[in-house]
Amino acid sequence: MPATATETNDETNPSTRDRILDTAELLIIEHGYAGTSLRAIANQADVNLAATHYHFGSKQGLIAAVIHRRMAPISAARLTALDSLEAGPQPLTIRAVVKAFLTPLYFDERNELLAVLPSLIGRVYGEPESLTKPLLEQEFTQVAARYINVLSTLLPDVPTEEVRWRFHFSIGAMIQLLRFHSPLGVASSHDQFIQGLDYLVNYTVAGLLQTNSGTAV
Amino acid sequence: MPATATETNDETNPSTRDRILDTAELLIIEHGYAGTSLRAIANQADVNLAATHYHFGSKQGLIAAVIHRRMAPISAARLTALDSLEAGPQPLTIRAVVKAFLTPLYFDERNELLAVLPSLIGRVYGEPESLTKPLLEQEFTQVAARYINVLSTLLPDVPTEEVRWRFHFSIGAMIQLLRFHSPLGVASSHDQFIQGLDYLVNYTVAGLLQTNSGTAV
DNA sequence: CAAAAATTAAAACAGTCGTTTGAATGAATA
DNA sequence: TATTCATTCAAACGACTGTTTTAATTTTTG
Repeated sequence: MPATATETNDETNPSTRDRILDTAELLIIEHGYAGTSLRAIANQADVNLAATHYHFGSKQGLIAAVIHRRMAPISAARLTALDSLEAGPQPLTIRAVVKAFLTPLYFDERNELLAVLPSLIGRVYGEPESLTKPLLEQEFTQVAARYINVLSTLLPDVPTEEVRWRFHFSIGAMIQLLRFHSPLGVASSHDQFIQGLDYLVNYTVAGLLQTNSGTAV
Repeated sequence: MPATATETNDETNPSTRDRILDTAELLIIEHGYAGTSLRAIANQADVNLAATHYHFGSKQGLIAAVIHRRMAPISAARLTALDSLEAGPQPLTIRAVVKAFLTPLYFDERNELLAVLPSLIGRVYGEPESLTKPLLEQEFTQVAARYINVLSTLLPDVPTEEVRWRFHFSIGAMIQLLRFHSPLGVASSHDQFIQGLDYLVNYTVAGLLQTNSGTAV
């Protein structure tokens, strides 16, 4: 048996287990969960097939580890970002909250742009709920509740339930950028993506706030 | 060989071919494309396994037919809705354009709420691009281009590329409602869903327009 | 009614799937 | 050094995959 797989992550050993996780991640991004076989993972990771079961117990266990490895830091960063915002001197703004929620998806703690993570989250979000729900909901529900609470205080005139919906749609817009790095007909370059990130913030802020300038829309 | 399968759709024969399409649709919604086997479809449709290949040639051909059957009327309705809006007496509004784009997803020509269609579109959108792209892009690109053009005339001060992004995000918000009929923590009832549809229109209109009331957001 | 075409049926094809087994290694401990 | 433990390996398990083939059946046509 592996030594409490999820916890013991020896710095000195970037081998089998991590190699499986890395290539599983890439293949799942490209072909989805059901479309990715353990043999394909083992081959591309230069690892024996049985190693996947040895380290993760089952295919379900493997994808659970793949997701958890990426989601855990994101959830933590999202909460601490909100903490420091609330502790800070400036008054809270919706824009700041949106950025606090969004930034951990795209940048690591050294503010460097993340490569595969966004694609993974986008892909996993698209998987059938029966697979995804037990893996995502547990971690995500708490974070979402916290953000909805904060947004509600910033939108005192909007019923909480409607805030929940607006947040729901904002997640949809974010997922859209995670999955397709640029809209149809726009070349997908690095700079385009960064600009899209900016547009995404503006879009979700407007959607969350919804204070149109009186024109009959 | 089947008699030009896609075209010849005898009104009098709601049998094999349609039964395959119907149950394939339901199973794909629940388990995704790769997660649905032709045998599972054949069994649940009370149809011989070989019938799937006889009528659709291959599994790819089957999902192509499943998607096309639903998307074709949507694309057509979206275009004619825009036509009659432009021919109408009233000036175009973003809200009207959004509704023209959104309504065919949820209501048929008799204004009755569609059941499985939204879930199918949401699910297919989540599939790996390698499968989805050739099936969706062909039909959708033209419709999207038309809508982006109209939106651009309604937003003369916004660069077309940014309009494209805003439309991109709007699609994401729509997909979110297609996939999850209610946000986390909100009970998913019929009435909730209808209300969510209203909120979705408001949200996307605000995101497309982005004329916030001067407050430093 | 007879001939032709379209459709359905049963069975097998060659692979691939996730999972398990048991022996061969490697590293750590005593 | 000897021994225990963790890890890797090759091989096979039964079940399931999309697809093809061949024959039986139904439906349409002349």
